[in-house]
Amino acid sequence: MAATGTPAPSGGQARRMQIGEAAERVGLSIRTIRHYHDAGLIVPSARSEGGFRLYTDSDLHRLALVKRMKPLGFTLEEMRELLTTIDTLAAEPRTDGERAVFLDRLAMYGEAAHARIGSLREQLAIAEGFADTLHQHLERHTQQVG
Amino acid sequence: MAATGTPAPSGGQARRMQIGEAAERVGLSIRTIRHYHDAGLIVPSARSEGGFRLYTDSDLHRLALVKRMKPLGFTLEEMRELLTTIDTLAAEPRTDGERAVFLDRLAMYGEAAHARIGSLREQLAIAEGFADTLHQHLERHTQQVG
DNA sequence: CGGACTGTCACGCAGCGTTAGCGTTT
DNA sequence: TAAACGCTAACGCTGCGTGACAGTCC
Repeated sequence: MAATGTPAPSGGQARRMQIGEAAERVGLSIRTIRHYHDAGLIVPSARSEGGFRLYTDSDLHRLALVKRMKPLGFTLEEMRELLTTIDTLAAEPRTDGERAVFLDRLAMYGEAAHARIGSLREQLAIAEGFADTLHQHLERHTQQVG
Repeated sequence: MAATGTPAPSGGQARRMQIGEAAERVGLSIRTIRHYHDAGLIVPSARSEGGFRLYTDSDLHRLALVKRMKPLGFTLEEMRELLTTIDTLAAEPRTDGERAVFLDRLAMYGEAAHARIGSLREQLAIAEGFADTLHQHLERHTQQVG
């Protein structure tokens, strides 16, 4: 199967925009979006005759989703899997067995997310502590001068 | 000048340990510590005759300091500068002018730290929001099955 | 037609992980 | 002496940034 195909176009004819507009809209660099393509994370719905990547709103949603995932520190590979997992679940029911598998995956990502949040909190605490230390240094040395 | 020389040994004869023990104590990998050396960030106080890096408690403190700095997202280069800045201030007073320069640097790092903390908070918020989204997906699909 | 936009290499960078092959310490 | 431990290359990996050079769009 092709890495991460966009699900069914929602309704009317999808607007197709080039990478530049897509980039501006989601707030990612063109280079980043191309990289996501190369990595098989988000494959544009189509190409122009000349070879330009064409993105739909659906693609934009995925890009936005990935942008939101980034702070969780997942690798592109992991995000790719999560995306396909979500898509698969959102699409057809398939076998009950398959559903179970994908639900499991989703749950695993949920746990991973919580773990990430935990370490983000730790990092924040450490960072704050360190900032304090810095300020103490500053005050100490400032006193002697002023 | 040698990148980041360890300041004066505090009191008695410093215990000198090899990289393995140092690594275990501060909770950094051997490879990381070697990398910090190569980068001129933390140069071991001495070498054995055979060429083994020998670290003192003072070195350990620096390693621990760097470990605490990491969550702030500074580059090794920046941390190196910050270390030397702190050392310089802690050591001799030098010229008033020099003091001012280094105090300025310290202040700049303080601001940078605050900025980092801000973005860490943002990331945390985004991460939490995303975790929520994941859980909603989970519940939605779980209902249909259970 | 021209200028903005996009395409594909392909190298660079941080921060280590990971062999590989070979000395050092104890 | 041998088991641990360490050393120096040197390549690998992730996630893009940054050209360079050429084709596409409007």
